[in-house]
Amino acid sequence: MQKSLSRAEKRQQKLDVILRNASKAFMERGYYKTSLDDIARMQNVTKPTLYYYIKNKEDILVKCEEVTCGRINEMLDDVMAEKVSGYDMLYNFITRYIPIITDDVARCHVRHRGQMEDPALAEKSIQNHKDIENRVREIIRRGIKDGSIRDCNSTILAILLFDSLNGLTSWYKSDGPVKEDELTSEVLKLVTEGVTGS
Amino acid sequence: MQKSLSRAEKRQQKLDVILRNASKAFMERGYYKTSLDDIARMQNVTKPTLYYYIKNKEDILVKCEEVTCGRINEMLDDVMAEKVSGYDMLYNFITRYIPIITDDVARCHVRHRGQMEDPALAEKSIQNHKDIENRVREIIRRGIKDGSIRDCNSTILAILLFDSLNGLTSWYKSDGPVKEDELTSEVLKLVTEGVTGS
DNA sequence: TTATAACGTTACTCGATAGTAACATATTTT
DNA sequence: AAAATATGTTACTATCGAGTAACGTTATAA
Repeated sequence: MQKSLSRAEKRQQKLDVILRNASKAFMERGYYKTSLDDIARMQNVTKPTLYYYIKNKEDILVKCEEVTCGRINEMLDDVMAEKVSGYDMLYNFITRYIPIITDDVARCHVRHRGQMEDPALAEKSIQNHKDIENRVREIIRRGIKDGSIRDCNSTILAILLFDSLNGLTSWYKSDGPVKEDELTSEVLKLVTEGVTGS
Repeated sequence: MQKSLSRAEKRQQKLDVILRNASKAFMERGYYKTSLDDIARMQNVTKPTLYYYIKNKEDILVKCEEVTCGRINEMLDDVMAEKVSGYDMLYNFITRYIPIITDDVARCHVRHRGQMEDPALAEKSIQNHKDIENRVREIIRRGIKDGSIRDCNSTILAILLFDSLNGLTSWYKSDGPVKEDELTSEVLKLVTEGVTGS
């Protein structure tokens, strides 16, 4: 039991707990139906304590977004650095995107993306997502160029892909009947081959 | 200028206008950021007047759902009555689902489905959607049986399909750069053939 | 023409909750 | 040990908005 975590580390850990608990509550009851008192109670603290870690209620959404987009972009850096076909890149992206997006904080971010009341924050949030979408479009374009992906409208494909993947967040439960492996492989098969029968 | 609309007709028309205006506002600003005063103002009436047409704020969501699910189910009755392959049925469903779902009232329903505060209403809303999803799964199963659709997990496919289609509601604008025809054909090609290149 | 129901208004109540002020305690650092 | 800072509390303010009461006014029907 080492207690020798620095203050900054403990602080960070507590913030993480707040984000996780808040995300969970927002996903179950919705942002507006969840009060800061509710969230505080989940940590066994009182509401003003939260303000030591967050600027205001909206800031929780902003921080969930920072964490999630950070993870996705790191993953994309990694995936796009490999010297493989566009199709393989897309395949790797999907495979690695699913476990990232089925986390509570990520689900919370997806559900509330671009919905901040402060217009500047909302704008930034939308831009964050567009940036990620653009990177995926770049993958698709490479695939079309090298012939590994069918010639299609990369914008529409990217959007449809994100819609299905992000849609997972509203129904997929890691403890539910569908296993993550099966889910990933069904998604990949659908994206790859479509539905057409033999 | 015939003024001879029955009371019931005029009443229905006014309700429709309320639903359209409310849906639009809910989609732009969100449900909780839109007050009943805001909605009333859009009709040039005052808040209490709304209560002549709706039971309460939530009832707007319920009524949007009734209208939309009604339309979808009628369409499904129609599509499923035809004597064609499962694949063709799915194709027809998608083609006809897109124009239905890109209407403001339908978009409002999709975005708020299952989010009523009254648990009984929320439950019913979720059930309504499950019923529709089950009918589409039935189409998919028929397609798998007759060989026109690849053998796959019909549940996951139905969900992924609805995710992409319903996802349209959050970005597709009928006056935007993407034409409905192009959208429909890209969606169909993706669902049919997947992304794989030649 | 009068009675009744439909439709609308103004002016209020009442609860919820985000955010804050002021104060208490623990923990580091000097 | 004393000073400074981090972390927490209780008790409050202030606002917003859903829903309602009470009261006109218009249109239909007897």
